[in-house]
Amino acid sequence: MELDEIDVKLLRLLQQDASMSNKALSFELNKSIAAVHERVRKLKRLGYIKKTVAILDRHKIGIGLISFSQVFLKAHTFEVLNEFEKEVAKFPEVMECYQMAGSYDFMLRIATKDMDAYHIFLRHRLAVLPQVNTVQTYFVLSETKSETAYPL
Amino acid sequence: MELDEIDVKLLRLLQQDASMSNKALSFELNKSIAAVHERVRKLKRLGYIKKTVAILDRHKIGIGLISFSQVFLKAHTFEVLNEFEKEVAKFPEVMECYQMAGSYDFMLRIATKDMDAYHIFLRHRLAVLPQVNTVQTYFVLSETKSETAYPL
DNA sequence: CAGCCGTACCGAAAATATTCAGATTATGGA
DNA sequence: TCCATAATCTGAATATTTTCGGTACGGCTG
Repeated sequence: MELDEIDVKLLRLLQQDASMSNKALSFELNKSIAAVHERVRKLKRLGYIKKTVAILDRHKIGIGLISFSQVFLKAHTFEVLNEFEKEVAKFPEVMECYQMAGSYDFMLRIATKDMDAYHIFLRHRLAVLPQVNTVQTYFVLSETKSETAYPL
Repeated sequence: MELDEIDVKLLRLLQQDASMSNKALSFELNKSIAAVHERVRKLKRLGYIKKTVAILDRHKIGIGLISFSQVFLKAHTFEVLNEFEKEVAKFPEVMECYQMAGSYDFMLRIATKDMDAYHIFLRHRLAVLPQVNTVQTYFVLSETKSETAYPL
């Protein structure tokens, strides 16, 4: 299936604000409400739109520290990689986990209350995983830009 | 203002799925629809909920490559930092930009169609900024976990 | 070229959800 | 205890979402 210009516009709008009513969307796209509704439904059904979520103010909810941890594993066997991924996925502090090309194995984006909480997480949750060899962490001083919208 | 248990539950739910109706939420929280509505409205008004957005399937919309670029600047004066942040914020490929504590200055999360597109972006957009000294990029092999929800 | 199919579209009706206006019930001091 | 405040509820109004029947416009084929 191919997206036309209207679909792209629609996705662009919904990436910025998913709370727009079909009426507002229909106005932006010069289509009827029903047409817009049908398109959104289809984009969801076909998986272009995976979900819609609320974005919170992290400071307001007590998340004071974002850190990026580069993780080196002890081995790169299928099983070790799998097991590590499975364990890491369970940690709510780990918001993102990427396997990387290059010198280290994984990069994690970790959200904690503060440095103490990160320390505890590292010592008692992450570093104790048997697959982990070393962890190198960089801390975020400030978030200049933080988008969920992909360019399109 | 302090969040009570209901608020926290509510935020947790909306972080996972902001398309839930007030009716569905009221069922989960054992409150009336109006009570839930009032709470959501307040959480938005007070800025706990910044926005609600659609999360797309990046592969389906042609974003084949995610990369993390570590940027070293030529200087760390207020002006240089500011100018760099301002310019970078304009690039739609740069979804996130963090100023970092530690050895490098900024980390960018960059979304492009493929390696060619990244290359062009680097050469013609990023590396030509006068504030930039060097750029070191790591490429994502796979996204094991990708959450927008903060732990709470 | 006519007929047919599939797709996208529209307007209007039906089903849901949101919003609002009191009335009622906790909650937390004085 | 009593008051003031905030939170909640019910039920009605308003608005939005969803569905549905029908239309227009391709492309395809006999």
